[in-house]
Amino acid sequence: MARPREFDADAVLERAMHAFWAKGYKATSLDDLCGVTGLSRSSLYASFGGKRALLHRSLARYEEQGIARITAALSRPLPIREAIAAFIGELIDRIVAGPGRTGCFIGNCAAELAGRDRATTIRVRRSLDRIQATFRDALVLAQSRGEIAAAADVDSLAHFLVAGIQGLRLVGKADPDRARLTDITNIMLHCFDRAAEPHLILHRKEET
Amino acid sequence: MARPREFDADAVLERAMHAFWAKGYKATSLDDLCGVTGLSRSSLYASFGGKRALLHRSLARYEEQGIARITAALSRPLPIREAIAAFIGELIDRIVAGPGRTGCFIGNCAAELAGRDRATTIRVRRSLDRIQATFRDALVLAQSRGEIAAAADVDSLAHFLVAGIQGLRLVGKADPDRARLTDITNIMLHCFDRAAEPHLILHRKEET
DNA sequence: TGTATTATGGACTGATCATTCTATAATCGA
DNA sequence: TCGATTATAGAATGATCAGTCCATAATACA
Repeated sequence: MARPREFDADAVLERAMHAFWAKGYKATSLDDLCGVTGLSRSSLYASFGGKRALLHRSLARYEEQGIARITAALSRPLPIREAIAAFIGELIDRIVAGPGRTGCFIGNCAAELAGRDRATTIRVRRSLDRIQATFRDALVLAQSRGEIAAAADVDSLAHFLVAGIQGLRLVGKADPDRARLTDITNIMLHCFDRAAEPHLILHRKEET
Repeated sequence: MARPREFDADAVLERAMHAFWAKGYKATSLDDLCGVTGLSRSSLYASFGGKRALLHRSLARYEEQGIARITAALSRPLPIREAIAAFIGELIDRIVAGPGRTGCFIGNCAAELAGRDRATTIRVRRSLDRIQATFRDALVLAQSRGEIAAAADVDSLAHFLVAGIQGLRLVGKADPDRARLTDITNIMLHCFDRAAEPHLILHRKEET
């Protein structure tokens, strides 16, 4: 062995992740990365292999944190619908509170690089798939508890939630308006309700 | 007067727009822009004022085309729900057909620049607002035709459609899978089944 | 203590970036 | 036809980019 590292790789990755998240891939320079991590170029390249590799490590880290966050939110002792509503509500809180309108790191990378950067596209797709699977698993569980109709298409529902949340976060990045985001969420949840219970029969009836 | 321009500003803008749309702002260089437009740097700067100004002109152009496209789609002699379904269906067709997974230009700019570039953020927000208003107007009309309950919140519905379509296009950029996108759309369209008609009373009933 | 090994700081590289500038070309009104 | 005006091509500019390299520092082990 020889000279030991002077930095914590985990902390470095966390800071690099936030830099990419806030500014995007192209707009984050190596000087930026050295600045936020405190590392020199040599150390960054020796330990992580370059800007692109650092992006992918950052994405992987973000994915893990996101999955953990979603899993925790969906594991709360609530009906799944309420757990999802609370999860999105907290998302909105963070969007509205600011200060950094960073959106979803995965969504940002999708917008910036998907279709032009094969490896990143695959990584983004895998991340979205894992998030979808996390929602789906929670929906399956809720289904077994009787909260969702047995015949409901939980896979589609999970895909819908992923896309809906991406849309919500993207719109929230351009316009972090609580009322607007809450309106969107309410209708999303109406869709959820309707899709989760496809066997309800509608009967028109005048309101009292 | 003096020497006349050798190019059609409209055609130049159209090409510049496609360049920004496909690659994003930062990743599109002036050499790229000169290349696709056929103009020299001098002409670009003299006529449009620089890269950033060209982006905003491109965004304005995209917005107009988008509004026109949506207006046309929603004006078809169909129930609004079917018109929207057809509109999104054609969107999916284009996403799946490829070849350039470009997503929505406005959404791309939101993801890349919103929160970091004040002028662009405002422009993106205004574009989203106009699109929302276009949907809302069509929903109001449909409401007057009795397709949507009088008390339905068409403003929220329009906001939801904007966000949902953004999410759909973003996910489609990373994973242009028809089945997935169709599933998402089908659940999105459930918003017309209940949120649009809040006065329907639901009665549980076993399926036969 | 000395040597092998790894980490680090920072200069260096060549490419590319957006923008400006200069020289030339093309048209107008007179 | 001539001078004023505008358009164009392309060179020049200085900043910044990602990535490399080398000298030096710090440790482990012998």
